[in-house]
Amino acid sequence: MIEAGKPATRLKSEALAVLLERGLVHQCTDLEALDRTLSEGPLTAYAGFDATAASLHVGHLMPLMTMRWLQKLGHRPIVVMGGGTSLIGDPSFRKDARPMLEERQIAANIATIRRSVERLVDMEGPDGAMLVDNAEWLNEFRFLEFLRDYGSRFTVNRMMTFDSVKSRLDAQMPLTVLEFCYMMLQAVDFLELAKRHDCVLQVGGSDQWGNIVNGVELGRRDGRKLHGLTVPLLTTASGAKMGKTAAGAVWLHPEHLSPFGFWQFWRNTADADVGRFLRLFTELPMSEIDRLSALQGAELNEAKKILATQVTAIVHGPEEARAALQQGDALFAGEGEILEPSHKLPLASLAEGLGLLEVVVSVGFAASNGEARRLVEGGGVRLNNRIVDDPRRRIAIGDLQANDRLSVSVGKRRKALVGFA
RNA sequence: GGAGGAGUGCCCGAGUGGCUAAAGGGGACGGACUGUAAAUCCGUUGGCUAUGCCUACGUUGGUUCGAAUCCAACCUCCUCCA
Repeated sequence: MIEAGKPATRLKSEALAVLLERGLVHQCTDLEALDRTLSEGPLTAYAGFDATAASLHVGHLMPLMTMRWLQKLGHRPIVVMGGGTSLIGDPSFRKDARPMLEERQIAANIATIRRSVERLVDMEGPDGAMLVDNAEWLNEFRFLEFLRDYGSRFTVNRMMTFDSVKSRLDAQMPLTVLEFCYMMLQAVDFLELAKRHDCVLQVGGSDQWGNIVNGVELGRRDGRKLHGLTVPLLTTASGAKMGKTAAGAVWLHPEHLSPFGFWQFWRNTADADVGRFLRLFTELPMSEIDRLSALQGAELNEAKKILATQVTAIVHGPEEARAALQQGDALFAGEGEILEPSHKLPLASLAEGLGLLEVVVSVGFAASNGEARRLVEGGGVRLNNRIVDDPRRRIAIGDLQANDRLSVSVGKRRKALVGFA
């Protein structure tokens, strides 16, 4: 195991040097061997993603950035969608086993996720990244066949030594057969990819270590040298798992979180995280990153804007990033306004006596009228930049600005422009 | 299979018949202060067509004027014994 950010010494491969320098490496099954393999020529690497949610979120960005770097340095990424494994459902939540997903839902998720993945890795051309679904092979197995071909290659003795298993048993917590077998499936994925596409490296989150190691060991029993690499867990400087905001997770897909909302998330990075995030989530040269993270006090805000704009450009494209930057400047530097309506409501609703609370809910700043009411009563809601503290307030034609627009904000950071038509 | 224990709001956790939409803490959000940061202080933290109504303390029934609290059955988990 190696420490993230630790200066790499005597590395032969550029790829590994970059990943280490960026802080994208947490653990590696055999660093020297991987370094050698990477330096010998292009290799194929994969990262797997669950298809249980409709969009990826910032937590998925680290493995994706790793794939992006690998591709940039001449290697070929494969992105594996867990279409097969998602059918079983994530077994680590044992309290209220959530309903297993319908195949149709999973297919829809995969389609959405694919759009985000395409932003990060280039899927075009014969050398482009591939996207495969593990249902392709997992769905084909029959139980006896699976036991014979793979069950014989795993020993319970070995599986018992994995932390994920051991900690559960030590704590006297139940571990279902399903969970126990889950790691076999991921190992099988790795071996299948090795056979089909000559894939020799798996990248995943640090919680995937055990699963990845299993795949590497299965490969060895099949006469293959496979490698595993984990990225660190994304946490804030205060130690909290990160990726949640008032609106929920920080999604990568624009339909789940607007590019401006995404930009805002990064703009609000804590001082202590700026340098680390620049390394992890942008492709700026290290010298530039060093300069930016050395800024002090309020000057660091410039670094945060650069961070936000760079990450947004990677995930949503340069156009969207530029627009978000302008938007942010307009909004927070002076009395700026949002330039384009972010939400639309029918003009006719005004005649019906549209309530302030309804507006706050409909732009997504509150989950219920009650929550909106509390925000209003607490002085957190502004209409056209004026605090409004009457929850019974109704919106009238006279409240609209030019072009029938109404600006609504909650707190300092959440602003929306509602267009009436 | 037997004996004992547990299941509370986003999370942890108090509560053993009415004063309980449920103490306390965490988290989250809003306000003040700031730099759209951190720290600190204050406030809020089930829903609604709102001085009332509805939903909620594992599930389903029951006792009672009244139940998170008592009873029964069931479900799940834990501990010990076989």
